[in-house]
Amino acid sequence: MARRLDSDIVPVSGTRDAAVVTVIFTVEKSELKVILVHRSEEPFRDRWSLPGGLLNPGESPDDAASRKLQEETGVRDVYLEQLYSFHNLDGRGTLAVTYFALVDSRSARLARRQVWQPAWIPVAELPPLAFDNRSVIDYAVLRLQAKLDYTNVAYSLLPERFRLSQLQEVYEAILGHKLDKRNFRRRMLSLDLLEPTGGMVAEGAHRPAQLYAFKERRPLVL
Amino acid sequence: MARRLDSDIVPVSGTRDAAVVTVIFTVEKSELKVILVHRSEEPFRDRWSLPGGLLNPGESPDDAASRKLQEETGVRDVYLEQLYSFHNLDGRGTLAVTYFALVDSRSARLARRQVWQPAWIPVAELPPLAFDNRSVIDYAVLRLQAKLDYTNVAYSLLPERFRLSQLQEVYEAILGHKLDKRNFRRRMLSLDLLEPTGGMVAEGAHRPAQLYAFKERRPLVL
DNA sequence: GCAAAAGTGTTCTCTGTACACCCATGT
DNA sequence: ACATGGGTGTACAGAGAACACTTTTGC
Repeated sequence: MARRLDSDIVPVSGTRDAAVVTVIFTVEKSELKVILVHRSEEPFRDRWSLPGGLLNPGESPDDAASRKLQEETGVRDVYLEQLYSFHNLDGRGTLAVTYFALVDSRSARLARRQVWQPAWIPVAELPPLAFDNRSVIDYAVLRLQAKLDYTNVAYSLLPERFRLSQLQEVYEAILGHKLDKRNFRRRMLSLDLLEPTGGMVAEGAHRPAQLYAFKERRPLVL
Repeated sequence: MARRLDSDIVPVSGTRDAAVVTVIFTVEKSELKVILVHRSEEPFRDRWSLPGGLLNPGESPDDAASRKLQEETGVRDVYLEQLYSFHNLDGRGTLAVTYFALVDSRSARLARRQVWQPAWIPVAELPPLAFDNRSVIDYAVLRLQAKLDYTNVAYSLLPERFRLSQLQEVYEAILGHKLDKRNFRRRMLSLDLLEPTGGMVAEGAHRPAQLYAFKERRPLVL
């Protein structure tokens, strides 16, 4: 392969380190949170950063992001979308393809490790981050907010069946402000993404709620 | 660097070929066109494909796209936006970062070469393309159409000063359908992106037209 | 009977769309 | 005078936003 004939020192034309970085969101206790990992090595030792890593040989970025997501949370088959590719996000000339994912915190189980321990951190209270990870998160939040209005992405943040008030909490957490209940319900139902399941749930000293489900629990191209 | 200790044969973890692919648009004679290059080598010899190439050592994808754009058209400082990153677009496991650019065909000068000659091809009449370039173009067109509604991207397709009817032609070519003149003008002017220059131009047997300019001839974040 | 969440309608404003005629000029 | 593109206004429909009370249940 001609492209690999160069030495170790001189970078090979067109060839470079490639990595994925994942912004993994959930909504828990009415807060939008992301997974950050506690860095156990330099650079930025003891700071927090987004989970990520180099691609395996022959692995596609999509597959690497999916693998990373599963390593950190144990979940698969959730909403996962490519965000943007950054050059030199790590100060070492790496080409980083970023992704964002949406997971239901009830089904996620954070990895338990001695090092590089992941944790759910509220987006509203981010600590100082390694590299330029802050702007990656900001960008991911903007994309998520935009998608929320026209797609069914929220399916990936909720159990299969849920109350409309739960859905509204998810929306409020992501958008960062309260929504009017009547307008929210009318709009959601008019989008034709949901269907009533017939099931009701009474969980407390109040009127029981109708349970709804997304008609499709997979990404929709709208 | 531990990541470069592996042999020539076994792919190095995280390291791979990286390339850019550019979708360069213009509007000419009321048609939306893209630059395609006539392939002079295998694979897909004698087919058409999007301009692109491997990154130079240390070069960022943005810089490479900008360079490629200048190589093909001679223009700089036009609208250039990252689209999406594809794995294996070329069947050789390369990581390809795609971009789309908008150029004014009046200021572009297509490269003249013996091989890999570029040409403007109407998007409505694409020939069979190499690799999966067709879907890249389709995706770029969708992005362009979406951006058109809310941003000033069209500045990059027109001379500094232009008639509103020219702007409307550009919009119609990109959207693929006719627009109502009165509604188009009202909407454009209400977006507050344009300003009248005071200049008029008479070019033919009819009433002279007011000339407008974009307030900003650079990407706006809206 | 009271606390707590579920559920429901109407009004107003704004935006997008449909639609047709007169104006200024060159020949 | 006529051909050519420049320029203008109004009416309707649909979407989003504001806004408050009744219902069902557990305790």
